[in-house]
Amino acid sequence: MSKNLLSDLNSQQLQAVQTVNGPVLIVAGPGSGKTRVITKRIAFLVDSGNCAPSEIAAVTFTNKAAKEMLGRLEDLMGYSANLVTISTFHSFCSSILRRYGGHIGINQNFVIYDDDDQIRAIKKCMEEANIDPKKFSPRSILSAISNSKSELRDHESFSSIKSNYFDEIVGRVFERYEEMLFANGAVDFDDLLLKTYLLFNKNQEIAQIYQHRFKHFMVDEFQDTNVAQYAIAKKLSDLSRNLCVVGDPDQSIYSWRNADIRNILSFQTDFPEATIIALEENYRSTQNILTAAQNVIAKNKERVDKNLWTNNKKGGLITIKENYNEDEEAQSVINEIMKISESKNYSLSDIAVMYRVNAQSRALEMSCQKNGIAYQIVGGVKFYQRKEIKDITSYLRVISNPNDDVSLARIINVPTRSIGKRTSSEISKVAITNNISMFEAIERVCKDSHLNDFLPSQLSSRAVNSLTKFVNLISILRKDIDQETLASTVDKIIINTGYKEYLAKDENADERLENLQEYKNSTSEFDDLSGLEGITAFLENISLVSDIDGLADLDQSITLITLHQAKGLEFPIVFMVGMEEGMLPHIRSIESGDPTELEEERRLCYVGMTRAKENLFLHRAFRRGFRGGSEPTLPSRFLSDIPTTLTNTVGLNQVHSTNQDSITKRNNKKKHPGLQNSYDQSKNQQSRSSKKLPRRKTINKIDLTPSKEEWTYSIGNKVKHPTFGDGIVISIEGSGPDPVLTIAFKNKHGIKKLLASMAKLKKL
DNA sequence: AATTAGGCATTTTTT
DNA sequence: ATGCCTAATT
Repeated sequence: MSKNLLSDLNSQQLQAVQTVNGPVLIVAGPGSGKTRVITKRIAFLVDSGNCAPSEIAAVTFTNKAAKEMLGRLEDLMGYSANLVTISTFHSFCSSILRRYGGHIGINQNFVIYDDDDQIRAIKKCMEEANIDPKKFSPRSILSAISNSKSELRDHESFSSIKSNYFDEIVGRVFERYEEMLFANGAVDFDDLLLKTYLLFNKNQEIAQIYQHRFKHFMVDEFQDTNVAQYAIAKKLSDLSRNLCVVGDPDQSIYSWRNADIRNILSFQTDFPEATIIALEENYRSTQNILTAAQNVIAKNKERVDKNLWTNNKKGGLITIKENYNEDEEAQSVINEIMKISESKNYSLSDIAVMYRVNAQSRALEMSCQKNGIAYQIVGGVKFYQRKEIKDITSYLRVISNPNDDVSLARIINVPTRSIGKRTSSEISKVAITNNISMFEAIERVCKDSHLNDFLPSQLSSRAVNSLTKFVNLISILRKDIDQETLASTVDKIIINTGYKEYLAKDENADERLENLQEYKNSTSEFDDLSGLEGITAFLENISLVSDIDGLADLDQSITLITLHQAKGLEFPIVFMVGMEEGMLPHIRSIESGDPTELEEERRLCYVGMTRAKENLFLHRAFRRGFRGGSEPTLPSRFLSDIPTTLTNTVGLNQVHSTNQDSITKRNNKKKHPGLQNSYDQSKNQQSRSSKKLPRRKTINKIDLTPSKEEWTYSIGNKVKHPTFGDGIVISIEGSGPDPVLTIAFKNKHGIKKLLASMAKLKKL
């Protein structure tokens, strides 16, 4: 056995690597060398003759994590690393269903519906079941269905539980939805897990194939698995009992996606003989950063305390930076980054800016562009979710399976070919009454139109004409797919459908065409597969690929990323922006009134902070853009949980602080009656910070705008509002600096009451 | 059928 | 502010 395999491990890591018999739970704090332990454990299993590489399976959360794991395993054991099954839970299950799904009636060439497809399908089901989408949002119904599936309950067991009216409705849609998926040869994300589980339970012999094949099963990010995933993992290790799970309850941030933190507890009950190992030495962060993060997470009630420590140096102070609004926040981040970059100690790829919601990236992107800083953005509008990409993908799906109604409905009139809503709903009706797919319905209508067998009187001959053309189009596209590469099939689609001309009308035509080019390029790795096979493989690939997987290690660009996506990554320098109440913790978790949701926000904050190796910057803004307008904010409660000895607060000049005080008071009364406590803390912190600060005159954009005191209004003033246009002040309520103005606007906007400080009014 | 205007909800995070 | 959907208009 190679000596260096075990030489650089601490005693806990060593134990984790060498405990290879029986169930193991590894609680791995951030930066504790988790990946190293997993890969070395695999290498050790092989090295010590415990099993062959092909008898080991390790599942991760993202493809990126899987790829990285494979890479590091290759470093340890060379080519044989490729014999280890390393993949995400979803693609692992997908390949099982591809092979054995037939046993439970799953089409071998099933497509995987993404979120968008699911919503479309749900809407269609609701339509058919006569359920008003205004009364019940398709989103919430889908989420109920997804919930149910994640807990291993199919529509039958869902319906069998007597419940409230909403569940009644969900049950009806659920049943129809399942039929639709089946008829379309499709499964959704949750099905990949649920059906795999059902397959194993119905067909023990298939379960046994995998139970025998995998002597060792490892699950990474165990805190983020759902009930279905855990059940599958348990099933697979029924025989071997060699289930090793690695996770950190403090980094559980996906409960909204049905991840169930109780899996960790279940594991301990299900496997009472399990060895439990805690990895507590942090190799990643400076002492200051680790201590700060520890102080934040320590406030959670529902947790077991850990004893994290590090031998790293103390490091610099954590910078808390206050800014006026999100634009200045972004600019101050970029300024700092330019300073860092000039120092030459770091490259741009060492730097990440993290935020709670994707929308926050916009201000950052703009600042990057303005200052010529290259950036890499993860997420946002996801590549495979862009309209042009989804359109062409839907064509591919229809080519490979014309019975996929959801995909067909998407492209039947894109580009427009005179098949309107009316015509498609007639087709839909024909399809339902005859229990056939929409495509079959179209074919029959066209073929038999002269016989009048299937032609509903409502369908004009013109409509039939258009439909005939559509059927011909599809058959042209389907022809010869076995002889051509995927890229040429895509080309054929773009040309024959007139998609290019259709795009030309779009204002982002160039960008969209580029996207299609990129899409085409991405097909090349499937070139050696023929026709249908290639399409199926390609479609599966794009369904299971996430944006973070494409995150490259580009040397010349910073990374913009959400806190969720940042899990598992690390950067020498981390900026967290939007450290405000309502942003982090997110308003939804505050308003839900559910303390566990706030605890999850805290964990999210913890995850973000512990991504940083050397320097951590926490930015907040006094005002935050919200639905067009801009609203005052309170500092995040998490900021006040960091000991001030670890931080250096950089505030704004006095003008802004005063501004903020009055804003804060009003805001506190108005919007956050339940937050007295954190408000007090934040106020203390703020007065502390403003005392420390020298009064400095900075000339910036904000100082140029008149202060509120100068904005006195009287009746008859003419004003201009950015959206309502010109108007006249007709009454003023309340005295003092911030009255409520009643303004009569021109045109149809009429009379509005506006708070002087909030409305972006210009005096004329 | 296609285009346009106006009304409405929306925004967490993603395999 | 933006985007999606519906209703009204061409």
